[in-house]
Amino acid sequence: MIRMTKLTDYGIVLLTHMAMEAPGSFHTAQDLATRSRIPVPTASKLLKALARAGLVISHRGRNGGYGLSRDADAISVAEIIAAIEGPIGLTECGTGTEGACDMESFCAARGRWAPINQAIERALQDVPLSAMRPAQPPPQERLVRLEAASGVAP
Amino acid sequence: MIRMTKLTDYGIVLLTHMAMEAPGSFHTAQDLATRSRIPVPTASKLLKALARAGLVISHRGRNGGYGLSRDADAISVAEIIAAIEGPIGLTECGTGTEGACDMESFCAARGRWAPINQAIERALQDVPLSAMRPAQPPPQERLVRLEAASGVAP
DNA sequence: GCTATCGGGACCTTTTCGGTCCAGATAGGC
DNA sequence: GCCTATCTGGACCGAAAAGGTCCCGATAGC
Repeated sequence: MIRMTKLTDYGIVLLTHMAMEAPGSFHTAQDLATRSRIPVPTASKLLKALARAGLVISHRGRNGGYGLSRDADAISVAEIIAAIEGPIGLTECGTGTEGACDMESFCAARGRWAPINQAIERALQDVPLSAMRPAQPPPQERLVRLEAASGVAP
Repeated sequence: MIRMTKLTDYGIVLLTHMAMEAPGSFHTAQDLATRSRIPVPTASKLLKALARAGLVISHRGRNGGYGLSRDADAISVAEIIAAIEGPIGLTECGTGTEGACDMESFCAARGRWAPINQAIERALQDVPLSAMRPAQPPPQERLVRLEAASGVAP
């Protein structure tokens, strides 16, 4: 199966929880971990990575914590994945990393991957963080609307 | 990075080599492995998986070997990946495997993945095996055409 | 100063990946 | 009818990566 690591999944869940709170509010790693049911050290590690990538802002010291750096609409799932896992792509080929594959000179599929990688990245860029959040105002079942709004469904 | 395993990559290279030969021709695992620069036992394992999935046909005994079960245009990259890695999807969520995630009951992103998974699968279904082969008649540069044909770009 | 919090590591354990090998079944050639 | 090349199915193993823990230093409210 083509997949993200579980860490990335957790990262998205963490950000989703932040997106459910008031914009501009801050929350400790402890708090976010508890609410997401993710072990605290793991959540902490993820939040560090997200802060390094500029997706969240961190405040140290007492009453410190993490908060989204932008509106949830302006953060794409592609960015989140890239922040935790690195460049998006199914293979090393075509992600810009040269010489990553020692079979490059005689690979039958050489150069064929880039368009596929780009198509997938584009699909993920079109999904904002706000589309992942359950959207409390209408209490349940926004599934259908999400599908229509995500821009990736036909 | 979102990724396939190297095994799957090898599988596609193997099939690409088959697609470069005359339709209906058969090749031993040994032969395909040598041409693809893949260790023979590994290639053999992959070909078994592809045969089980019905993408290639196997003949045992002397003068046996493997051949494509259909035209290269009728085999999608999505099928190849599914044959080697299982169902396509970024997460377990939304791939039909129920109960795979023990956080399901309180996951903030529950149910939000299915549309994304489907978008990616669709992108891969739109790329036929024939698009991966170097396409000897026009010697180089079909890249642009592939990009236009993938059908997932916004 | 005290203490709660983030920052950047090192570290360990488990799983999975990538790869090897072998005994058996099948089928063509002699 | 035997021999041999080939696929089939499985067990097996080492290495790498994922997943998770812990610690110490820096920072900033109180």
